[in-house]
Amino acid sequence: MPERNEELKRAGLKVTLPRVKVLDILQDPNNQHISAEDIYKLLLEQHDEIGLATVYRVLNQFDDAGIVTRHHFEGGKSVFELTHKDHHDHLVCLKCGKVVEFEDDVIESRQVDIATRNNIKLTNHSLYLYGECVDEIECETYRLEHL
Amino acid sequence: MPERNEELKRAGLKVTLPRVKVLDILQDPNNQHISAEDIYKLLLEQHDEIGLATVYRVLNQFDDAGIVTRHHFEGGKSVFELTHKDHHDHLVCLKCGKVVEFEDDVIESRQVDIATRNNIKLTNHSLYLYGECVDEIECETYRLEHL
DNA sequence: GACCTAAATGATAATTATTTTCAAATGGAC
DNA sequence: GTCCATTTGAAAATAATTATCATTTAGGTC
Repeated sequence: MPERNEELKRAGLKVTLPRVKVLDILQDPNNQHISAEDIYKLLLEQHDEIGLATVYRVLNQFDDAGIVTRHHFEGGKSVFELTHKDHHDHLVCLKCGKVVEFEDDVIESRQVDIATRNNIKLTNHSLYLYGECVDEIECETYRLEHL
Repeated sequence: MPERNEELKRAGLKVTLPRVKVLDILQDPNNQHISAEDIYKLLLEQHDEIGLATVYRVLNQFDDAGIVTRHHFEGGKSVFELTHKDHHDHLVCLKCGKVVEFEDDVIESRQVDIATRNNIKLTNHSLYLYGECVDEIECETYRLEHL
């Protein structure tokens, strides 16, 4: 637990209950790519009465500090994930909501080439692949488990 | 002008003034990647008193019909462009707002590979590259012209 | 450990982008 | 021209997120 407190201090943020609780939820492997609203609901379920505005505020601070990364998946609200050391992009099944992370060096380097060729210095990018699970049974099972 | 009327009819949409006017604006090469709000403003400027709700409605119908494609560029509202025959992605300068279209077959095919490898059938994707013009003068000039 | 102050929080109002509602207007088949 | 389903405009509703502001709290100081 000093671990996560250190992370907050390093970012110049006081170690407060809302920040610790939100960070805990984000660190649960079950909650990767979670929305502010869903974090708020989880907090209520575990009887931590933290306001929705505070959840948004904390997530923005974490984003500014680089602790989390924000994503805009198709047709919805923003979702957040703990920032990993290695960059990656996302592949999302639109039926069950499963998110697969991947990295592809060839795509990465081509992106830089394209930007350079157009006289623009690349600062960031967003790449989301959307599709449908080929295995329908598995897809439906996942969907039901994650509602 | 029968040209664009045909396009509407083909989509099963009546040829009405708002739809024709919005389509005209989208067809102006000056207005690629334009937001609903900006279309609404242009309509007011040319004294076509069309409601903002109608603009949104018409754009959604065009999107459903495949006449336009919707994009969510970083940090803002949706923008629309006439659907081209050839697929392409976008490179955006965050300082001046310039949008460059590009296509890259290598990136495209890698995306399909990645999805297939993960047992997902790719249905669509979004790839946006963000950066800053290397030529600052040109960038600022563009920015001022497009406000 | 009490004290102090800047920072953080919660509740609520405000904002932004977009959609819905519904009565009034209109396109186009006859 | 008549008629009716479709479309439109204005305004209210919604959804996601941010700002406001009075109250509380973390954490350094004595």
